[in-house]
Amino acid sequence: MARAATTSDAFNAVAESRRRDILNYLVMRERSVTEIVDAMEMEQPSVSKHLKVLKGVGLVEVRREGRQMLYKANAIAIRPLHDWTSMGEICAQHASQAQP
Amino acid sequence: MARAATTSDAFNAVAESRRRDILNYLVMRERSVTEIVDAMEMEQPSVSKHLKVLKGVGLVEVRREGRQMLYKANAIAIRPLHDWTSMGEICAQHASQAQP
DNA sequence: TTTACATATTCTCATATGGGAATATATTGA
DNA sequence: TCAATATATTCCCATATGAGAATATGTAAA
Repeated sequence: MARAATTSDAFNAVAESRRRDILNYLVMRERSVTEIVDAMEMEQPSVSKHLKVLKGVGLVEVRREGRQMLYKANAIAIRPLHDWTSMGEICAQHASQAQP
Repeated sequence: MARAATTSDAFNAVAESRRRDILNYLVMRERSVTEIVDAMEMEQPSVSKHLKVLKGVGLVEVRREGRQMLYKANAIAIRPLHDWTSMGEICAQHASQAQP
């Protein structure tokens, strides 16, 4: 069974530039896999696998509509990363506790 | 020769929880490698390699003092990551408009 | 010098992951 | 039921990386 997604998993997910591209593409509105494949220049299996990673850490959500799977970005899941990277701005204050 | 560090490199660097631990530890003040090794529970070679990665993307700075190398976090380098993850806040506003 | 200390690098091993081709699954329509 | 479409999964290959042991390099002290 899949263990719960950690902050490391989320950082790993966005560490891939292709996945950041996909996320950016999904911020405005939901898109089918085919739309994503056409927008990015990748094969469909690669896109599906990236989407699986993003979904695994909750960075995207998906619903089925007929034969299509419609993906969209899930903003809330980016919060922990945004918060952690705030460390730099408040560097004199307490550093947040490390998370596995 | 090393190519310029990219945003992906920076995300990759902080994707490792050990490196986030180290960064947190270096936010307060500079530390020697030995101090880091004692604080984290890792072997010295591993710490040195993590420091090399962090240094490669500019997330830490280092100066020599006698036999010791003193590392400290470089807050500025976290900015690109913080900025990128701000995408989430924009999307979150959309989400909260959609469902108050 | 010689010795001890502090850190970096090299080596090997195991594992993780991306890409793409081929294939499987699911849904719709004829 | 069969064919077409949309997506997911599996397989293989190449590459990247972390851990730790052993070793190398650099610096200070005796």
